[in-house]
Amino acid sequence: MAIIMDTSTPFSADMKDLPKAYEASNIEADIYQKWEDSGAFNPDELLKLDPRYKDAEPYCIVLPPPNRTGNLHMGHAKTVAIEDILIRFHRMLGRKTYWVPGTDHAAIATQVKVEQQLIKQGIKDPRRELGREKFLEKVREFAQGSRDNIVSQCKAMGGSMDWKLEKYTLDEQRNRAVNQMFKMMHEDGLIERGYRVVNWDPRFKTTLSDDEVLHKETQAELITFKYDKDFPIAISTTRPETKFGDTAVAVNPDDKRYAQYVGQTFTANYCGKEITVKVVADKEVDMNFGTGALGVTPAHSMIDAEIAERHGLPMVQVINEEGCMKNEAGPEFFNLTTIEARKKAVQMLDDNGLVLERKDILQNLMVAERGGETVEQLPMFQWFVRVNKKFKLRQDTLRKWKKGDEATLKDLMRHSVESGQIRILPENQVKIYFHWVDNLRDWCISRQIWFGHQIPVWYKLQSDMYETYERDPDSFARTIRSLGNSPIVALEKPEGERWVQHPDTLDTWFSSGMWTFSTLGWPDENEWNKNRAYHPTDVLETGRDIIFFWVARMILMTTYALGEVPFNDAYLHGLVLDEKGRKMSKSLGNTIEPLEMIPKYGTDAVRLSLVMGTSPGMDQKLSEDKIKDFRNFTNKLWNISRFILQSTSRAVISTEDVGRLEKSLADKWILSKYYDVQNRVTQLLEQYQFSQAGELLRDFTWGDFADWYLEVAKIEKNKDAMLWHILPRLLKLWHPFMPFVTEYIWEVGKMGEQSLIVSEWPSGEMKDEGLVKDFEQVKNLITDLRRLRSENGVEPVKLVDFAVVADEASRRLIEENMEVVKAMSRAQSVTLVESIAEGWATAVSGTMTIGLDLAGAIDVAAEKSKLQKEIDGLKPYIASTEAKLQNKEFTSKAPEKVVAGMQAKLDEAKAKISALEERLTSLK
RNA sequence: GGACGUUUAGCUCAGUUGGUUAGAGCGUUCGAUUCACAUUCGAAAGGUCGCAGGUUCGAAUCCUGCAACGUCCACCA
Repeated sequence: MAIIMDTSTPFSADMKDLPKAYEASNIEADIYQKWEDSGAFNPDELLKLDPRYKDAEPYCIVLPPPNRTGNLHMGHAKTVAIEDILIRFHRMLGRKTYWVPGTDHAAIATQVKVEQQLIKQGIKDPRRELGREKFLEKVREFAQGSRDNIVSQCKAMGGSMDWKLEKYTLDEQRNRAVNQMFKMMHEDGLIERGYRVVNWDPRFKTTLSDDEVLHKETQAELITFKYDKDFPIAISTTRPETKFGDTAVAVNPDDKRYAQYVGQTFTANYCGKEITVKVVADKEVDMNFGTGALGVTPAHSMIDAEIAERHGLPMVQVINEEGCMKNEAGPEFFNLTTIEARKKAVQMLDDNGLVLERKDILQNLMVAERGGETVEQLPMFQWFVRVNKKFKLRQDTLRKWKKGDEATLKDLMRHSVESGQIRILPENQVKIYFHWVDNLRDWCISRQIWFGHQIPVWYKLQSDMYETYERDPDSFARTIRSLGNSPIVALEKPEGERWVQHPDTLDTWFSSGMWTFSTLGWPDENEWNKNRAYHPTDVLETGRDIIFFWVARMILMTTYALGEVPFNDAYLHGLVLDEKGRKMSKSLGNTIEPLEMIPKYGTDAVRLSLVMGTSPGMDQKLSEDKIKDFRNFTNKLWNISRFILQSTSRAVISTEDVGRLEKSLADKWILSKYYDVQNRVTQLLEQYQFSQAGELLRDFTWGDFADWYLEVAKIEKNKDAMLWHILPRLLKLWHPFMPFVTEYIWEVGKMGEQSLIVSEWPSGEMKDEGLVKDFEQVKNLITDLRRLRSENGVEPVKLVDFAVVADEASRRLIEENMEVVKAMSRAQSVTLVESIAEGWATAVSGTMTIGLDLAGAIDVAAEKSKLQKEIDGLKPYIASTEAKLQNKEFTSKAPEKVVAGMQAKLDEAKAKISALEERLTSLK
């Protein structure tokens, strides 16, 4: 038998010194450094560490690039924890793992943050005062600082990604990818410049996509009025200041009240300004709301713009980019803010007796996701990705379309998931995804902020205009926005005079949408070819709150550019909330900071607290207490290992050899349990059931292994081979969850030539259910003996005498395990008898009756009532089970296994009740 | 307005395709400290599985309705 026993204990000197409590903060940085230096994080250097990675199948995850807006919060920590589990698990399974790290410039979020900081520092209008280049310098400086924080925090979390391969959504290579994508989409007619109503943030002077606008419920006044006294129809609005831009009144085609006016055009004097209004019939109008007539303002409402398009109505813009009234609202209103104009208009209408009704309603106000300012809808020239336009595919796509076939971007997004080429987990997110895709409108991708990829479009300027540009780039930016379609445009930077790049930048999601393949080198041929095998990536793991922003747009970009999906699985985890279930936020002051928790409780504890006690896709509540509980477990694992390292000699023993070893019942039991847990954990990890896998492991480690087997080992002795068979394997199973403590123990115990991180995931089987049952019976007996002591107030340390009445099989079992039973129940003697002597306390344990010698100090009345209570508790169960078993419908329809199991339980209960009754009568 | 989710022990949550008397951790109560670990060990108490119907031999689990809470989406001007 090939057991290598090391009796010289070469490291016993170190072992004696192992501290009683595991001190995470002393070792984590060193361990991480060792991993990093070893090359284990790098997919190519893995081959040098172990030949088994040579022709290994790739396994790739891209890290959702954290925004360079500051520090990582618990949500990021959760992302790193889960992805690191996946990566470490697959690395140990022998996959060539590539975890692509990087950060996101997060255009608007970062710029807003820096702008606010500068304002706090006393710079009133930072953009204007600093100018584009100086301002951008400040943003870049901040972004760099954030990046450094992010990297060190990912490392602190134990993330095993290779930072030498770090990418950035705003670096040069990503810029080439962005430009290439823009050019392709432009050529295919999918990107176009158009004059449309967009979401406009008047404070930061930029457009926003639909997803960057939130709806906040607000109190508003709905007023019902007529434009002037001659106008025949009354309408309702909460925004009278926009009504200068009305070009129609829309009514439902079935509305008889207004049928006579449909088709007519009226001129009205609205608050001193002449407006021309046509009455149109449109089925979108709700007859039952307000007066049933809707004032149509095409320039300041996307919905009205759609109505206007259907009826060929003109667009009159009355609010400008500052959020103030334009000349078109008349001289009296010119330059008023919208709020001032609203008040004034209501006043004027009131003065002229035109208001029919005023009432307060709740309304959804559009506000910016970042900054929280009111968002206006304004018409302007912007760039759009057209999601509903058919285009000719550049390659075979999604195993459905051939090169040259026609499809829309929406078709691609839908088919990716519908065909099962992307599996979205948990499944309930699929519906949400489809709903979003089906309702998606053209995506406005141009932003007027400065931090981001500049739109890759160049204009040839006339000399006078070029002078303006040189003198004042900002004013040029405004000019270019108001220009119609500019005459000379290039999609790559031309050589030559007076070519100027478009001053606008791209929506940040345009670049992050390409993250899975731009990070792998696309469109640079060499690098992309080298990394081709990693795409589609295996799994995209991220918070469920960014499915629209990011997940969906990655699907759009990738299927378009490559004809394949960006990832096979999308696993969306829930949000990390505070202990009351509220979102963690700085303003509420309820955040739990990873960087405070890690030094206090250790990274492993933080990781466990983010993974355990959760289920896929569900939000979780986190508290410091929870982290503390897992710190305790970390320490438990440490002490289990410390005990084994200090009290045994190292042994290396294979699964085959341990099978041939001479073993006690407890040995066979723990092996059978271990292998079962090992294989179930493997399966659960493959199914993304991290919590269940972890809990199974914890129950085994703390319960079966520590509380039972190690205690048995102290009694039965000579367990070196057994313990050294199980412990290293157990550390391996734990490694993805708690990499630091496991690697440290592995190292201290010299458990392998290589680090745990690149060790092989354990496999093999060993099952013996019969033996497991036998040991469970012994366990139950011990527990029952302990309970008998405890119930009778006998101190745990006091040695006592027990007696057991048992059948033949149980007697043999007890005799064979007598040492264990005695030691673990703190017994001086355990005697097998025909009946329990008078004056002893008794209880029934399964089919056995057990007795405890109280030296006559037994309270007979209490004993009797205890027995009676137990009998009474059992009776209804027996009655109902008997009834079930007599029911032919049940016995004929239920599976045999269920019926047999029930019968066995019933027999057991009957045996127990007769034992109890016997004891009761003997007490009389 | 639409969609999704949650409701199981005091708290946080498990509960696989319906199947034997519903589980865990924390907390609580009682007891224990030289012998790996008090960041520990032993023992116990605690639940008519949100409510009302239905399907079934059998429901925490499937169906219908209702309620409470939460999240997302949406143009009631």
